[in-house]
Amino acid sequence: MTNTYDINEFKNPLFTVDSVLFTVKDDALKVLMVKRANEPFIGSWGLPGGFVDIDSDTTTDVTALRKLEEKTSVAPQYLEQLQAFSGIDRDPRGFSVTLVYFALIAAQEVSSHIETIDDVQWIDIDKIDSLSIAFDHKIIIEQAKERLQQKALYSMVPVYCLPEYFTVGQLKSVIETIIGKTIQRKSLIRRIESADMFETIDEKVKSGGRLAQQYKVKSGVDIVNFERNLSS
Amino acid sequence: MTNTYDINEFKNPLFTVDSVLFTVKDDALKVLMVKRANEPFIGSWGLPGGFVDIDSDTTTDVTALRKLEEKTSVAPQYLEQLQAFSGIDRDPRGFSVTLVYFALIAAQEVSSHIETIDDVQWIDIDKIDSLSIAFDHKIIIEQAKERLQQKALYSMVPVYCLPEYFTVGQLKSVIETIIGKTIQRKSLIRRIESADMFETIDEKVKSGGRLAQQYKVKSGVDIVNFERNLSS
DNA sequence: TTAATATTGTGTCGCTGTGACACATTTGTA
DNA sequence: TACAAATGTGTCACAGCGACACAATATTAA
Repeated sequence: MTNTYDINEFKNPLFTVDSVLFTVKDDALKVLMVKRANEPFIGSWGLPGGFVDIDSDTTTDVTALRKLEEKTSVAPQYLEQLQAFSGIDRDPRGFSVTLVYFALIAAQEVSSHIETIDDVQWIDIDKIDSLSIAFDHKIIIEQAKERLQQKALYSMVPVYCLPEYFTVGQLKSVIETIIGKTIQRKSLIRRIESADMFETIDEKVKSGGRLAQQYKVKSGVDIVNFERNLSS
Repeated sequence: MTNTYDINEFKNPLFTVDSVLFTVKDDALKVLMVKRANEPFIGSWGLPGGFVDIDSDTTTDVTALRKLEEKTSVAPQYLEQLQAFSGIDRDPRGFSVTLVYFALIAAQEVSSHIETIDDVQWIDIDKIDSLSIAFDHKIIIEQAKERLQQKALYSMVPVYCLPEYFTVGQLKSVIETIIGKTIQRKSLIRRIESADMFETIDEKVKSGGRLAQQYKVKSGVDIVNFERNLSS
């Protein structure tokens, strides 16, 4: 006997990594859901995720990205940790912990790939309630949505639901879809100009009316947090 | 062979729960640190925490509370998840994940108990840098501090560093210690009155000058988030 | 060619909440 | 009795968002 720690003294909980990948498509907030191929909850819709591969994943961030890329074939434009969900009851196999990530992507980046597969699908967030969802994923999605809505009020995260080049009108529309309220175009422009996070593109684009100024996110900048929330 | 999932297909990462318990004492922000009695990092200071007891802990919240109570003999007044930290390198025993909680308590609640033990100690947050700290706990503490500072700007969480009854002056002092800046007494009073989160106590208390109004948190209320940050 | 419509972009006023600061109030102390 | 120290109140300025009018520019229909 030594003073080294016995690694098997405690049974480890079941540990998984899941992601809530959002996008805005057809003026609705959507979540990427996967039809489960394994027990438990086989056949139900669940969040994309799985076990850490401790031989190749250097962090759980890598696990989340890997699992998302398996389903979408691309990396999300934004990824951050949401929260861990744990409990003795949430998985029939025993005490389990799932570390949940919260991700954003432009619909165009994945749509072509998704449409060829029928076990991966964008599901309208308002339709989640009426579906049979695996584990506690319904609650998880709800929490992720609330976090996204909060962030949309004081930051520019919603740009990551848009392609590289975007217009004020597109960003306004995405934000409004996320928070479920209309916002003032003027307020959004003020934020875009003060954030020092975007650069203007010379070439303008048609949009049903006057040509629209295009923007892109400056490379290497962090998300700016504003000191006030939008309200309306 | 069946279609049931083989629970041993993947090796599970090492999973622990740690907490960053803050308090404000002697006009300084302090963190509860524990002198490690086991390998690895035996003898170094580390965060209070440990493994989940999957036979008795119903969630990881319970694990965090249990571990904190082992060290302080009381439950913290505020507890929320901070973030999970993971990696192949952060623990010499292999890939590990620690789910970190962020907690607050009034110094008075624990001081008497702490002072009788020499392997548990309040450490000034500014002195952490110059100490030898286990694992990546130095980084974790830094992140927890940043979160606390942010929250102090738009919420009333700092009250959980105070005893049940407190004055505006005490709350002002605690907030200023946390964020490292002075704030306007007037702004704080406006927030206290508009938050509808506190009730006034009839009995006033002496404070070196005029008698001070006492407040307490209304029972059963949630933390209020304001729509603006304090700045100054 | 002209008018109607749609969308983008700008100018401006009001509102709210914070910062700043003066001043009154109340207690302890020299 | 005067002064210091802290609490509590009143008020003005400022920043940023909401609201809205209006100008600018492109498309479409008469």
